[in-house]
Amino acid sequence: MRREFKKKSKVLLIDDNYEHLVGIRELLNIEGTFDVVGIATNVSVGLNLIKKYQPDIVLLDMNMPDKDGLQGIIEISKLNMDTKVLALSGYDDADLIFRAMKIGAKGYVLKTMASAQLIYAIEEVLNGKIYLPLALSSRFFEYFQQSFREETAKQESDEENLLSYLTQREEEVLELLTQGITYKGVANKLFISETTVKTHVNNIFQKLQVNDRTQAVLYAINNGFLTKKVKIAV
Amino acid sequence: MRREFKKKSKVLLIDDNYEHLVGIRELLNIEGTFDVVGIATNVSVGLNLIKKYQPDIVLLDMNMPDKDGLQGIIEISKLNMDTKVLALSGYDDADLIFRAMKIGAKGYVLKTMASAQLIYAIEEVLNGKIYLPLALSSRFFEYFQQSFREETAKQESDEENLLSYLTQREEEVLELLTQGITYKGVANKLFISETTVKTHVNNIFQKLQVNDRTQAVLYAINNGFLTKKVKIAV
DNA sequence: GTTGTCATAGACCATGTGGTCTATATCCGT
DNA sequence: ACGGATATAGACCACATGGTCTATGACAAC
Repeated sequence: MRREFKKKSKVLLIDDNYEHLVGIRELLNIEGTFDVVGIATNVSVGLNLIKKYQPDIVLLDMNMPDKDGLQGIIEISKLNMDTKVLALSGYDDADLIFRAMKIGAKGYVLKTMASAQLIYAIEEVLNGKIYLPLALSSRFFEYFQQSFREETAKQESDEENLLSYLTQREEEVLELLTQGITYKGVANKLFISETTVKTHVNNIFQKLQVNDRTQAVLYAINNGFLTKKVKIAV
Repeated sequence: MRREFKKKSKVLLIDDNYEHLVGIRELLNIEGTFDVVGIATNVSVGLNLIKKYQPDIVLLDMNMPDKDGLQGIIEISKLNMDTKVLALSGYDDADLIFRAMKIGAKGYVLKTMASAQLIYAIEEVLNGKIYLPLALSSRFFEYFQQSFREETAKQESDEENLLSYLTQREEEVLELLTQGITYKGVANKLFISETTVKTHVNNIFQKLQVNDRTQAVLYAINNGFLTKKVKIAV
């Protein structure tokens, strides 16, 4: 007969508010399935403790004075220790949530949330899932969609988008321009003369209302040409 | 005394599966707070019905043969009628969820989910919220973070990134190059001679291992220079 | 104090780039 | 059959761009 001891998960807490830190530790200790291996009131100390104790998960406060939580997430992930980060915050700031999730937080919970929900979040994250409470994911998505709104609008509205005026051939030429290829290079790739390429390029400039290839390339990239990439400010 | 009649919300259903269509209609009718103003088995017909009945919300199946659901969302949003779209799908395809949310779906629910959850989702969306069930938001976030992983890794690792070899002044020059400015323009902006700009630019080319400004600009953009923008494939 | 890096700048030259104009062949729609 | 859009291409020109070499003053490092 094989008896399985469920190994307690190692948790590390980072929060500049010491009372809160102790409060969570108590909560997790009472819960019984967690082992709080360390607490820290700033990121630097926290990083050292992480290296030392290799916790399964770190609860990281986002709003700290010295080094901000986002930077903390990045530095923890740089350790390459598959330590998961659950972000903690007092506010449901959409921008902060977005950025935290973007750089790899496995979840984000508010300090005001019920302790049961915190426990649940930790367990979900430990199970390899990503956990964002409904209220926060809703905020996240508003922000997320907002980020795309202008871009999408610009790209979807065929009016306005000067790229739509380009002919098939002109698009091919522009695509090669966006790879930083010279007239001669384009001519060779398309099996046409260099002069023809120049003619196409000039027409492209006219249509995109730009003066040189760099501007044309920038316009193309910023307006959804090519691999259809869209930007999000970090 | 003022009596308020809660106005029923107008709902429109689009799904190529007729049985499913009727099933949902029945469900919503029984619920009583919804008024199913129309059903359609394809997007084209659906669009006309939307124009005609101006529903508050459209339940749109993502997996349809003729015109796919994503396109449907785009076309509905192009109508500019603040009709909200709740995406419906049989599968929890992360890519599909991601793209649907990106282009503005207010929610995404699986056909296999309990009818109570569907009702709840509709109500949330009608209340102006964005609703993504936990299971799906989890999938979404995996995909979302995955999209950023390579980019982030590339940008965070200061080794490898040739941009880090640039001096302060060279970065300034490069930044201006990425705006499509000529040598002369850069010289004026930085109050230095055109020759100096050329020297800087040449040094930049050396460091970035490229041959011309277009390539330099492309390198800069693709490696997190500038406004720190990050790409997501659509 | 010598070495190194950086920002500055001039000279010279080859070539790439952009502007303009003209011209032909093809294809499409009517 | 004709006009319009498109792809092709030549000629000519002005100038922007890129390559290379040299040089100087400032400043930091050691």
